[in-house]
Amino acid sequence: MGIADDAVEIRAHGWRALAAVYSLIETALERALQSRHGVSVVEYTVMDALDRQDGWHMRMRQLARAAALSNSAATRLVTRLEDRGLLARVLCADDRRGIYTELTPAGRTLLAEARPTHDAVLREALEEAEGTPELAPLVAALRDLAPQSLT
Amino acid sequence: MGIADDAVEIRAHGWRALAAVYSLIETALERALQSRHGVSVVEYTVMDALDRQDGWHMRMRQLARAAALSNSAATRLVTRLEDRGLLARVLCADDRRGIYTELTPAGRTLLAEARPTHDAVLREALEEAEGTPELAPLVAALRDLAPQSLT
DNA sequence: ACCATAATGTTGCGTCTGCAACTAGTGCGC
DNA sequence: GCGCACTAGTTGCAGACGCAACATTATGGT
Repeated sequence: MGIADDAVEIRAHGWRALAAVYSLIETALERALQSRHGVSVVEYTVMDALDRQDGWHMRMRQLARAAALSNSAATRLVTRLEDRGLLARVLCADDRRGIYTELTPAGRTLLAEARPTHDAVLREALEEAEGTPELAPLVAALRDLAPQSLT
Repeated sequence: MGIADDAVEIRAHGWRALAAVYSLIETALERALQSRHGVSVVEYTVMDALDRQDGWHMRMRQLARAAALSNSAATRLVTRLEDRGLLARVLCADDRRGIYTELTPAGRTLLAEARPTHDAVLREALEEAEGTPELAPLVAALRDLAPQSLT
């Protein structure tokens, strides 16, 4: 096997490990958040992103990017959360195509309740992944990715 | 912010980066494989896993694990591929609950055609992810995860 | 030998997703 | 000012998913 083939194999291997870890965490979070707080992972992700925006608005498009969703999925997700009173659509004056979204007080409350669950389950899931030899190196690498703000 | 809080933040940050990279690659692969070869990423993953099994059988359950799917999704996936003649169900004699699956010649042919696309798109997607400052460290870490067989 | 328990796949059901087509609004060139 | 290309968000549609309930087969205790 030549060097080029090795590179292909390494990439494929990394991708499989990435997908495995992702799916492990995703599933664990989904079950916990859904059963204990009635929100899905994407819903939590969106609410968290909104909350982390210095309490400011977010356009639908940004929101879709933050949660890695298509436009249509973002529309429907926001509609769901709006119907449940966790989120509000705010028309913005300067660009009448644009629609801002913001958390309602109820949304902030729910997020505050769900966050400990999220953090705990994430920790457990990572520990579990680290128990699998195939995945341990990736999990370890993940831990060394310090956000810039903390360095 | 205390040390414990830092740890929580680091995990959350790592998880967001992981999800972002995963979704980027997933989407790129999905579009390419779907449009050029008519298979989804999960379908490719399953066929690839089957092919890498030394040309041998695989049980539904293993297959579900390999692709990170639920049992029901695995059943339907195998049914889809079987209907298209890419895969065959094989009852196994020693455990009459179990069902083996194996690639048909047509399946192996399609896989051989799709693999170059998969590898090329994976490479491009990784390069693109590396262009995003937020994601670059994770991609770099991914590259250092050499499979044991190659070391 | 027999029954309770566990494991393997399959099916009904409700939900979520992406794509493509569409509407509404912006702004640039002229 | 007028059109034309572009962006933002919404909706119809068909496909895939997970969960829970089910049928079938294996296994372990007595």
